[in-house]
Amino acid sequence: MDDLTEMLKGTLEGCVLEIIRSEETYGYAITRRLNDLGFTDVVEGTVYAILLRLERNGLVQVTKRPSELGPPRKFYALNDAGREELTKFRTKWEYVSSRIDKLREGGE
Amino acid sequence: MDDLTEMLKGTLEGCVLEIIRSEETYGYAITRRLNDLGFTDVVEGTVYAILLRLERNGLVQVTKRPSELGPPRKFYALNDAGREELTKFRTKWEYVSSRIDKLREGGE
DNA sequence: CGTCCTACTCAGTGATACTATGTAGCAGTA
DNA sequence: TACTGCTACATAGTATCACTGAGTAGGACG
Repeated sequence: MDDLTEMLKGTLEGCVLEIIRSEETYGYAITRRLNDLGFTDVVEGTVYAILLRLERNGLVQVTKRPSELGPPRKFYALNDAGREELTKFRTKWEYVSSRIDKLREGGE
Repeated sequence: MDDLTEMLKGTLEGCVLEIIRSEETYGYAITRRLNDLGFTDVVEGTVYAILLRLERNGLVQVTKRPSELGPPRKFYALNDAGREELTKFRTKWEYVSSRIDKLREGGE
């Protein structure tokens, strides 16, 4: 797939919120999950930047736990503000995608 | 609706391509069309910037025609490169949106 | 020791949409 | 004439976001 960078702006953070919602997890695993999902070009630096932003904005609860495979992991879980932010993201996504689909149908 | 700015990055240009495909038209009318569609915060300056970029990238054919209501209008039509770009946009959109939908279903 | 995978951080860059402002044509009206 | 409002296009500067590239570090395994 071509470069998706621009199209992911504003949505990649939402994807990370979705992943954290489905399971308390950490940056490295989130990156792997996104790659497996098809966002193959997303690298760790990008994900960690998003996670730091989520933390700075008070949307997640962070817990540091040791790992058997390397350095300690920072596990992320959504708090109330995070769940609210995810709801907002979903609403926006529905809004935008329904309109894009409508545009595409129009004037066939 | 909240601020859609970030989510429109990478997609607004595609929307403009869709509109031009459906009908040869001009900047002011494209802005109105986007507003009517639900992208109420999109303003002329944004659309004109996109149109200039499309022109610079050789994706459109431009024809200046007088208007009965004001200054002359610059009408835009897709050329072959523009149609190809639109196809690319649609492919990317399908790719991204299918994966976002999958994420949302996962771990309900 | 060296290599590899895991795991996190950060400074700098590039692309895109937005803000704010300016220019200008034409119509209606007072 | 003067004013207002809608049409129509353009552009310099800003903010945000994802990406690049580099660095730090722990543990396993040869």
